[in-house]
Amino acid sequence: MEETQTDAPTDAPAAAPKEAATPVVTDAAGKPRKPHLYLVDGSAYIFRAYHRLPPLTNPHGTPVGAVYGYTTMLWKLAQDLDDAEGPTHLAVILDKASQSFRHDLYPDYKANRPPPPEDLVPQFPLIRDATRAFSLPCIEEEMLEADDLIASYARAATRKGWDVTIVSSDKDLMQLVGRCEEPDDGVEGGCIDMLDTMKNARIDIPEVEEKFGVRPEQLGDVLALMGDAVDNVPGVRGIGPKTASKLINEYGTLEAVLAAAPGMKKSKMQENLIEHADMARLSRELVQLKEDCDLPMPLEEFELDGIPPEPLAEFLSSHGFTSLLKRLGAGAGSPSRPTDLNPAKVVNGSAGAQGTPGAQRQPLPEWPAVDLDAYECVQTVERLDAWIARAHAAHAVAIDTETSSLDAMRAELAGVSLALGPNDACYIPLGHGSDDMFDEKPAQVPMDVAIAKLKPLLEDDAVLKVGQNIKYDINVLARHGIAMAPVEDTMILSFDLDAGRGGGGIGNAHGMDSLAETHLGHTTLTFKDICGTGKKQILFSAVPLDKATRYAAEDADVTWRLWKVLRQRVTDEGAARIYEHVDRPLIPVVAGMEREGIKVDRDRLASLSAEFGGQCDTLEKEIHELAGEPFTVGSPKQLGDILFEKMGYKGGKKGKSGQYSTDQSVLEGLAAQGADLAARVLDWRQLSKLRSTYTEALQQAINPRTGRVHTSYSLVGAQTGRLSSTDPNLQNIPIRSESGRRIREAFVAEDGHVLLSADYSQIELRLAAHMADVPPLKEAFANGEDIHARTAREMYGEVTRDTRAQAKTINFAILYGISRWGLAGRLGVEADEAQAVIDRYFERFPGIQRYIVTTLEKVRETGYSETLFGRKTHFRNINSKNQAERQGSERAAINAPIQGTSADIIKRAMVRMLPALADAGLGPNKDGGGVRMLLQVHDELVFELPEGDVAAASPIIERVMAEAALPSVALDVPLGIDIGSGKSWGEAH
DNA sequence: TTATTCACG
DNA sequence: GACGTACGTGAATAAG
Repeated sequence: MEETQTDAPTDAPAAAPKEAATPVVTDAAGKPRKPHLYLVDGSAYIFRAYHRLPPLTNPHGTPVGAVYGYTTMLWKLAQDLDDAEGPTHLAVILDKASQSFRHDLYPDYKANRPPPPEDLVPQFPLIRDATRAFSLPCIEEEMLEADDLIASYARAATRKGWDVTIVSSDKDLMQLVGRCEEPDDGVEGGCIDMLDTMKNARIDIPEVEEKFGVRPEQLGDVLALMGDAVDNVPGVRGIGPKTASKLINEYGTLEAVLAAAPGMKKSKMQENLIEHADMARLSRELVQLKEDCDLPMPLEEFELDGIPPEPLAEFLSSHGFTSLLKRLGAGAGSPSRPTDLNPAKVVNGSAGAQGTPGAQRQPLPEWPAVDLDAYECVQTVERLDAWIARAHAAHAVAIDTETSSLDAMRAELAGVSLALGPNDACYIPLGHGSDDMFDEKPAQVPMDVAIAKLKPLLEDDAVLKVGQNIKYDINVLARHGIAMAPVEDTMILSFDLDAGRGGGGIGNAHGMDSLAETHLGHTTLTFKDICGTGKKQILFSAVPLDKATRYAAEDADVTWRLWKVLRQRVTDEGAARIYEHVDRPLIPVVAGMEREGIKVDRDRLASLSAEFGGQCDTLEKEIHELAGEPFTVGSPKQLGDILFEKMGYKGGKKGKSGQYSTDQSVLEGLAAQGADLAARVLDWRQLSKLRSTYTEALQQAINPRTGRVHTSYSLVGAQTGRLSSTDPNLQNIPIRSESGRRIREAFVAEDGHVLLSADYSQIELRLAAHMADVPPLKEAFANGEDIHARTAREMYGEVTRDTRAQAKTINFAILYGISRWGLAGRLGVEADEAQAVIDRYFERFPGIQRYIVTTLEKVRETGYSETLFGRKTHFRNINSKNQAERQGSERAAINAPIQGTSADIIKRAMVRMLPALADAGLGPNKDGGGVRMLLQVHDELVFELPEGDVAAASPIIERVMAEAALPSVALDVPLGIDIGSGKSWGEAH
C-alpha cells in the first residue's frame, strides 16, 4: 500500500526543483498548483508512536522507537509532494512544555495527565532534531498549545485560498474539518481536512459525523458536554459522547441544551445538566481553539523546496536507522513500516468493524448485558472454520482453555472458548464425554483436527490472543504443539493498575470473578456452580455441553470485555510502561521456565526423608519423657500447656486466641535458660518441617510425564511486583541450616550438564543507597567494600564483630521500615537504646531519613508508591485512623519501592536473557544443548546448561543481569552478580 | 476455614 | 493509654 513510487529522479525522499522561491508553486510537470499546507501535530504523534512501536534503542542506548515512527511519517509525507493531494508547504507544530492560557481559565486543566513515560522523555528533543534533519520548519510558542497554533495557521492559509491538511487524529482539531473560506479577492477558497497517518485515513466531514454524530462546527459543543478525562476538561458528569451528540442534535447548541434542561424529563442526566451548567460553559471555553494567534513564521516560509540529503543522512545514521539510510542512498522508495507493530493497537482502531459499535472510548454503557444464551457450541468443522476466519479478521480474540486440572503441566484439554466481542463467543468442546465406552460421546470436532485448525490462528503475529492468566493457556496449548503469541493478560493488566487496591471483591483480587464484578458489574458463573466441590466435584470434560458452553464462553466473553476496559485504563493511567516493557514480555518467558522444570533426585529425597523421620521419632520419645507424658509435639496448644502450665516455665505470652506462643524466639529463650525440652522441640520442628514440606512433598511433585518438578509462578502474587511460586513453592527451598542445605543437593542437572546460579548481591541495599542518595554507601558499593563493615565504621568509628553485626541488623531494618521496638527486639536492647541507634543512623545517612519522609508523603497524598520503573503499589490503609493498621502500611510503603524496583530489574533481566544467550549461539536446542533458564528466586536465576558452556555463558548472564536497569534507569551504584555452578543447586552456591 | 509456625529472599 | 512491634511470600499442621 505504500508502493507509490515517485518518478522524481532524486536522492532524497522528495526533492522538488531546487530553485529560488517563487510565489507560484508548480507540480512535477511544471504546472501551477494550488498551495496545500500540511500542518503536522508533532507532539500528539510521538505519544501515539511511542505506544505503538517496539522499544527500539539507537547505538548510544537512547530509546528511539517513537523517533523512528516520527521519521518514517515525515518521510512518507515528503514523498507525497508530487501527489495531487500532497503538500506544497509543510510545518511541524509542537507543544511547548509549559502553561497555556487555558490554565488561567481552569487551574486543573490537564491536571490528570500522567507524566510522559521515562523512556519517551529523551525522545522529545530528538523530534526537533529529526525535523531539522528534514530541513522542515518546527514551530512552538510559549503559552500556546499546538492545537491553537495549528488552528491559527490553518485559518490564515484558507483565507489565502490554500488547502490545509492537519496531520493528527486529535478530536479537538476535528472542529476545523471542512472549514472553507471564500477569500476577498474572489480566488477559489481553501478547505481544511485531516490525515491520520497511522491509520492512513483522511478525516473529512463524513468521518467526523460518523465518529461524533454531529457536524464539525457542532463538535465543540459536544466536546464541552462530554468532557475529556485525559485533558481534565470537566464536561457534565454522566454524559459521554453518545448522550452529548444526541443532545446537540436535538437542541442544536450547547446553550440551547442548557436552556432546555429545566423542562426536560426528570432524570439523573437532567439534574446533572442543571447542576453542571457552569462546568459545561467552562468546558466550552477550554475546547475552543484559539484561531487568532500571532504567527511566529510567515506561511510562505513553509514551502517545500527539496530536502537536502546530507543532514538527513547524518541523522539517520547516528540513530542506526539503517533501512531508511539505505533507501536514501538508493534514491527513492518509500520507507517501510516497522514489521512488529503491536497488534493490539491495530485492533483498537478497527473494532467498530466487527459489529461492536462504539466499543472504543467508553465501552461500558454501550455493551449489552452478558447473555449466557447467546453463545454457540461449536461441534462441526464448518462452524470452527467460520469462527477462525472471523478471529483472523478481528485481529484480536479472547481465549480460555478448559481442562481437568489447575496444573498446566498435567491438565488434559477439555475444550477451548473464544470471544470476539460482547456476547460474541463460543465454546469448542474437544475432550467431553466420560471414558466409559458405553456412554455416548457428544458430537465434537476431533482433537487433532481442531488443534491443526487453531494452530495458525493462535500463532499468527497479526492476531492478538487475550486471556485471563494466559500463561496457563500458553502452557496447556504448548503441550499440543501450539506456541501461542502474541498475548495479553487481563489479570496482569489489573495487577499493573491496581496492585494493593484489593480489587473490591473477596478472594483473589485479580481473579476473573472479582474483576467482572468490579469493572463490568457482572456476576460470573463460578467453577463450583458447574463442577461442584469437594468429593462430588466432577471433571469439566464430564459437564454436559450446554452447561459447559455457558460457563466457558462466558469466561472468554468477560475476558474480552475486561481487556477493553483495562487496556484503555493502562494507557490512560500511565501503567503502559511497566506493562508493555516489563510484565507483558515476561509472560512467555515465565511460561517457558515452568515448562522446563527442574530435575530432582527422588532417591536422595527418599533417603533424606527416612533419615529425618528417624531423628524425629527419637526426639519425640525424648520430648515425651522430659514432659512426663505423651502429647502431640506438633500442637502448639498442647506444647504451650506443657511448658507453661505443667512445667511452670516463665515468660509465657498469650496471643489474642488465649494460647501461649511457642514460636522459635520463645523456645530459644527457654532453651537458653536450660530447658532441654524446648531445645529438643526446636530440633524436632526443624526436621519435621524439612520432611513434610520438602523431602516428602517434592517427591510427590515430580511430574510422571517429564520426570521433573514444574512449579507455577504467579505474576500477580506479591503486591510489590515480585513473583511468587506455588505447587510446589521452589522459592523457599532450605539453605540457611545445614540439614536444610542438603535438600538443595537433591536439585540436580541432567547428565553432562550443570546447574548455574547467578544472584544479585545485596541488591536491595544497593537500590536503597541509590534511591535515598547515600554517598558513603554508594562509594562503598562502587569500591566493592563490605557494606555492613562500612556502615559500622560510619556509625561507630570502628569495625568489630559486634559493630558489624549491629550495622547489618540496622541496614536490613531500614529496608523494612523500622520501629524502635522492632529494632530493640532484634538487637536485644531497650527501646530507648534502639532509638539512639536509629538517630545515629539517620545522622550519618540523612538521605535515608529524607527518603522515608518523602516516600510517605507521596503515598499519603496519592495512595500509592512507585518503583524506579513506574510500578505502582497502592496502600489502602496509609491514612487509616487505626494506628497499627496505618503504621503497618507505612512500613510496607517504605519497603515497596525498593523491593519492587529489585523485582523490576530481575524481570527485565529475564526478558532479555534468552535472546542474549541465543545471540551468542547458546540458545536451547533439541538435543538438550544450550542454556535453559529454570528458576527465579527473587534475586537469583538458576540455569541448566552443558558443562562445557559454563565459560561462554557466565559473562553473558552476568552482563544481562548487571545492565538490566539500562537504558531506562541509570543507577549510581553497580549491580554486583555472584555466579557459581555445579552438579546440584547446593553445589552451585 | 483459621491460626500458628517456619522455609525462603 | 492501648495498640503491637521488620518487608514480601507459600505450605503444612492442628484444631475449630
